[in-house]
Amino acid sequence: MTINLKQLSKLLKLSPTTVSRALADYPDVSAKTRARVKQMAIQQGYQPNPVARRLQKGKTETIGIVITPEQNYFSDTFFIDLLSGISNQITRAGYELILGVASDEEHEMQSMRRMVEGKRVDGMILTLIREQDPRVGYLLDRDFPFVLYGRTRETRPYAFVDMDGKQAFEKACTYLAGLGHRRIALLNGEPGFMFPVGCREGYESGLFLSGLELDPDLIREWKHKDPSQSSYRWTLELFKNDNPPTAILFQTEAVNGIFKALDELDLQPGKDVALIGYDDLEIARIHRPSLSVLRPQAREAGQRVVNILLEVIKGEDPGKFQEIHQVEMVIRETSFAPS
Amino acid sequence: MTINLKQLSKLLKLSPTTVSRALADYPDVSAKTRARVKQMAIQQGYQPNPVARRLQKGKTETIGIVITPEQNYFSDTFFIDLLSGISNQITRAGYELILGVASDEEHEMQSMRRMVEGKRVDGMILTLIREQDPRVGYLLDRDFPFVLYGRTRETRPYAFVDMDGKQAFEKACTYLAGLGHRRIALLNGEPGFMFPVGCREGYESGLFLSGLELDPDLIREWKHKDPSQSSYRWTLELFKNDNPPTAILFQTEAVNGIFKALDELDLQPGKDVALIGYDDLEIARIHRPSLSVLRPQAREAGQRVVNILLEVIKGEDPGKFQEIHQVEMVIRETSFAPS
DNA sequence: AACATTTCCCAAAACGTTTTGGAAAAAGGA
DNA sequence: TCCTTTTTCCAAAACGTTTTGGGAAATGTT
Repeated sequence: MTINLKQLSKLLKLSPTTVSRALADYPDVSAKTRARVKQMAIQQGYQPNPVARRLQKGKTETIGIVITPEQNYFSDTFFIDLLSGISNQITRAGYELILGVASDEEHEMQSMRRMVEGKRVDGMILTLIREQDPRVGYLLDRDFPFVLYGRTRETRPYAFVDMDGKQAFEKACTYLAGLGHRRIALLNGEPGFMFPVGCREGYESGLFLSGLELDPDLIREWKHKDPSQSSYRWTLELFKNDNPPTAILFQTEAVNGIFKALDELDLQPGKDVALIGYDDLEIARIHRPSLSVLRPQAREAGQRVVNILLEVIKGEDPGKFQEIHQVEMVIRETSFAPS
Repeated sequence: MTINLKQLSKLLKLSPTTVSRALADYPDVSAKTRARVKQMAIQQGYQPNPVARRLQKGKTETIGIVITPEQNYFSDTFFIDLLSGISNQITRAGYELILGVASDEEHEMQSMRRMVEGKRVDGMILTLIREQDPRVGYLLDRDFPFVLYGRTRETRPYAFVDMDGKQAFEKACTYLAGLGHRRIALLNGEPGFMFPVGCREGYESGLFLSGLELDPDLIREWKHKDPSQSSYRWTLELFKNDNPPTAILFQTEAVNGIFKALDELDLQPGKDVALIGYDDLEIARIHRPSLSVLRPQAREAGQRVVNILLEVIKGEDPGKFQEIHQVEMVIRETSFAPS
């Protein structure tokens, strides 16, 4: 069943060296024997033992990622899309993806250290990046290859693939302003994480470009722990305001709470209040009225993350790989021009 | 930074053999040197290279799992809970979890074969089991260790951890009947998968125990591809019926569509229609009225799956490990007694 | 024909562990 | 004291690859 190199070479009456080199397309083996070796390898179903190769090559051919369930990151297609792109590209490179699931920030670090210090991976992928992220400092300090999906506050150069949240929210904001909205609210992600910083910048910039005043009353954050609950309460509060908004920008994860609150307030999305969410989750397409969204290309980003990481592992300068991907806007039913 | 066994043994003026055996608590090394070795190992931050150990031991110390995004399995906390239990227990055993993400059924098999035939894992965990599941036959044929989360139609013995969907739906059904409901509908999962089979059995058994007639008009399936859409349409149809139900059993994944439809029909959940969902997703707790649910203990199940798989890898008879876990019912606001 | 070059192959070493099969030293028994 | 047993250690082999450093045979050059 599982033939190894020595057995295969015996079958071919060749040395293991030659067989190995034939399979790896070294030029110092004749075309004829190379063909003979490859054919026999296929016929016998030979696959080099990855563990042995890793030991010899001094590489694990493995990259690691740690996810945390409490930040309900898995809420929908977004993260699985990212993961799908990652896995896809890793497999193509003949690498392996090992997964850690950590219950909190401390275990997250612990899980990563196990991978890094235990020589279990050649590189790490980091997601859900915080403004001050100890993981990044840790990896930079020991010069260990990694790529961020996102960014953090760190002066040393490092590789990342980030979605242009700033541009996205600016675009959404100016779009709504262009339709005639004057009071646009922002329900932002949890502070401490890096992504909401860009969202806010984009929001403020969008207001400015449209000649609108910034009203701090229209900005609030929801919590990862319960996106729906916190956004629900906040939306209710928002409309107790003397001068309520006519549009809301937010992350789609929080949409259930917003819909619920609007329903109770007898306000119709897309008619009384315009909505644009970030992330094209299932609910956005399903809901009636359907939700206009900003749509990051998570799968493509995942693929880029891996390709970059492989370069960094090869020894390329991480500072060369800093990508900011554009985010497209999908106009559906919840963005309308106020009368 | 990364010291290896030879260097460590040189530091201790001992042979690598002795150091290795000391660290592994073999009895043929004196207590004194064992202590000395361990202390030095800690001081030097020595960790045995897992790749080298795997080669020597002839084990990968790795187990594999393949997930598919199209079946929106990641919809919420459920799968991440399962994964959390799995990862947790795997780490504790010093093993690794490698993850494959496959876009469809064919890639799913392909990804598994790569792991198995490429000698990349010692065992597999299978989820989302179909009634006829080629993966099970494949693994049984080559006597490769695996554990199912779920069950399939297969006569040969194999190890599984399954949730007692039958008992759960029977319990929910008799509970609703006990409250006085006479027309109870079932919105079941997609046919072809094994889980809905048990749900239906439990449903029918629950009706029977309560002395209620089975009405085929009250049973329908939703699709994995778009749980909300299919359940939405079906709920609308259901109430076009002459004799509509007063209660619905379903999988919580499909709840958005049901809520949406009931809303349009001006029917209040928990007042006009009783609802009990399977899986305690976030939406169930958040929604007002909150959703009564059947709650599987996914995390515990994940831990069991791993512990069993480790036994099977050790050579234990898989047939010994067939566990069916009870599912608890959480009564919230959507289950009420009809007037 | 003699030498230089290219082509093709291989033996041996190496990767870092664990296991095997002793051997020397210490302890115990007569 | 001498022999047996136990304790404590270790050299060498093994896991299955890839890489190193040639070497023999074939080809090319003069």
